[in-house]
Amino acid sequence: MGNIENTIICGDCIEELKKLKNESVDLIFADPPYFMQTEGELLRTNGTKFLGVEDLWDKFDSYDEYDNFCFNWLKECKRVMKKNASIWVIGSFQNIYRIGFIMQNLGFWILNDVVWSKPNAVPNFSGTRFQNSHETLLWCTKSKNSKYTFNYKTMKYLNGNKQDKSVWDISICIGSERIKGSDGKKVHSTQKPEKLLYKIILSSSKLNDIVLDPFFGTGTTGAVAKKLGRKYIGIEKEKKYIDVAKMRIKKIKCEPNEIEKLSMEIKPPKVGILKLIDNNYLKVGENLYSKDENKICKLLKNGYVTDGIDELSIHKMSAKFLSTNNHNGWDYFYVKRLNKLVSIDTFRYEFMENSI
Amino acid sequence: MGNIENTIICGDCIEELKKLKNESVDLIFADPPYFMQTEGELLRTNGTKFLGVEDLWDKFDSYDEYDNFCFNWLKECKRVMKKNASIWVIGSFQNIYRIGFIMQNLGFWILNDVVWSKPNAVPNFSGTRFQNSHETLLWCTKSKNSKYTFNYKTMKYLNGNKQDKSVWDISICIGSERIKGSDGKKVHSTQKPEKLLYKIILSSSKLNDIVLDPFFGTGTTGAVAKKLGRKYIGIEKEKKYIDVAKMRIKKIKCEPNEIEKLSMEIKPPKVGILKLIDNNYLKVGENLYSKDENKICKLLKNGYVTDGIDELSIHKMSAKFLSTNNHNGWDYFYVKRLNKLVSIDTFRYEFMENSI
DNA sequence: CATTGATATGAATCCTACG
DNA sequence: ACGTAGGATTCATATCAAT
Repeated sequence: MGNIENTIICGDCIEELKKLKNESVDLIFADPPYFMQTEGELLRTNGTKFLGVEDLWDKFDSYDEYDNFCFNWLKECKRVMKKNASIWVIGSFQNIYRIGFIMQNLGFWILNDVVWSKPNAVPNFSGTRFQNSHETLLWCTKSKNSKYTFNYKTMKYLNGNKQDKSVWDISICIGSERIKGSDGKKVHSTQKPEKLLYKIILSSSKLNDIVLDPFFGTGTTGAVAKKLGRKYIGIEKEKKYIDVAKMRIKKIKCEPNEIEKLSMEIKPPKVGILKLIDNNYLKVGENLYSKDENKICKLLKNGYVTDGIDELSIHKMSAKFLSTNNHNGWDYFYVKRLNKLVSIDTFRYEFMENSI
Repeated sequence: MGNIENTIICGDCIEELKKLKNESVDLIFADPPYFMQTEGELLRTNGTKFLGVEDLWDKFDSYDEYDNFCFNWLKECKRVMKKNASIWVIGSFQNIYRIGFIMQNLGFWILNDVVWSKPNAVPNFSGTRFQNSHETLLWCTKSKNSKYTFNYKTMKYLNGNKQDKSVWDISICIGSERIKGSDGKKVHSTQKPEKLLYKIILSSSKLNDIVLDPFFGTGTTGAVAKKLGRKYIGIEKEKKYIDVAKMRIKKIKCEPNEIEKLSMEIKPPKVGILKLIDNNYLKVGENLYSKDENKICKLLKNGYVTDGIDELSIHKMSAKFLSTNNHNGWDYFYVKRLNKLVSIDTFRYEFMENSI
């Protein structure tokens, strides 16, 4: 039995999760019921009724019942996650403390809790609390020592070249993005904005990765996954949502740009100093210079360098010159070619290109 | 045995909480240990050591031990809270899901989870996650149906006359506000900014209320409480923090301004229509007008009004005129005096002033 | 067509004092 | 405790009608 990629499975979340293979998905996004516990009706200040979440799927009898439900779907999620997969779960104050507690107990390791701050959240009509203007996302690995995908440079680039933060300002899903039925009413009461899924999938998955959403709804996860060249598996109980999701995803084209293909995440080639000496890119006995030529050291045949006192790796020597603990020697040292300074780092790329 | 106000108690949090009276405090702010589980040293990229939370009081053996600790101090907090008191607890992703789960299980009712978003948070030096740029506060009552203090208008006024939100942008405690020892190092590793406590105490307490902080540290809660004309009780295990806190609070002056005294929260005088008729502010049989004089109704001797069809309260009649469910009739209706329109609401204030 | 104004609506634990 | 009457309360954005 194998998972079928790019499909939507109609059925109970826990039952269908159980049918998926062990360690078969790279990323999970889960948007479970929040168990809002609202009673009666809420009126706007003009007297009209606010249409919140009144769906049956959000009703539970008690915290115990809700906890038990969450324990079970989270346990199955953990089972189907590949060793180095990660999982995102979204919730609000009504349920996120249940979720977080259970996830930690199951051994999930929280990498970040991310705040989705909504500039256009529903106000508090009666002036009795602070406006609830955010939701919370938990981003976790299977366990404490799991590796995981994080496209740091991509996220930094998209955040104006500043390290991206745990607080995200994203508008709620309204306007033409919000899917409406023939009656003009929203099809799903809690459709998530594509921008939110975009950040999630782009930051924590690779091209062609498999993204699972056990509460698929109208398929925002599938739509964004397809657009970004990732594969999706969705589980959804209600056929009316699946019909809409299928139509929606069909229209989406898979056309990731270079950034979305993670061109910024390509690591420098792993080529050692000795390899460059063997292939005549560097010569034993020649001088390595700092960019301002104020610091000089000599290349030894074992790949180390000496300043006349210490014999160190290029990294430790550059750190010594900079009076710090650690530094990347590849970025620091230059050699002279035709009387011009050339970064030793360029030779790593030249070697790789010539050896293809 | 009575609680002593404006004191700092030196001792174990749970033991000292147990000595406090039932239902004796109006507000609690708690900043418990975070259970950071840092192993080894975290180094900045330049090799200098990053001073994080490594103090002894932050070490626990397991979630179980931490959960048990939190259950016990939270249970005591609930006991000492007055019926309509509220409690704020701050934490980060390492511990807030333990706290929230336990609080819900203890019957606390979450009013808001508030995000303290830090524009100048410590960056993620290793570029392996999103920068953790926020902490989370849980604001709760003792139980679902508890009343509580929320100075809505004051917070709205201070937020540019917009309803205040659950996401607060506040800088971390640095510069002259950060208390340093004679060695120039910070005295407490997690000193909270006064602006954070200002919002907490001002939004959810009244003048002269008693504010309890069971993890008093260097006394930010006490300092802000005193400044705002509230009383404080602090519990702190470490004498070195208490010494600093005492010095600090001694220098603070109690001088709340009008806003901080909650002048904006004063409710309009409760004077009924019949009282105004009895005292000749309004006359039975006279007309009440909407501001544009397009709607008219007649005042009856039972305090109700009639538009010739229905006999309703001023509130229901104004709502009928506005085609809505509810409206405040005091703001809607005017009478004619010397051929000018006068709001009937002004008579309530006049009556109150004349009867003092 | 551009601008202005009215209306609709979004994951919501949404009143309170008095009899 | 519980029911009832009094009366206090909304932000950002999209859409559509009117000018």
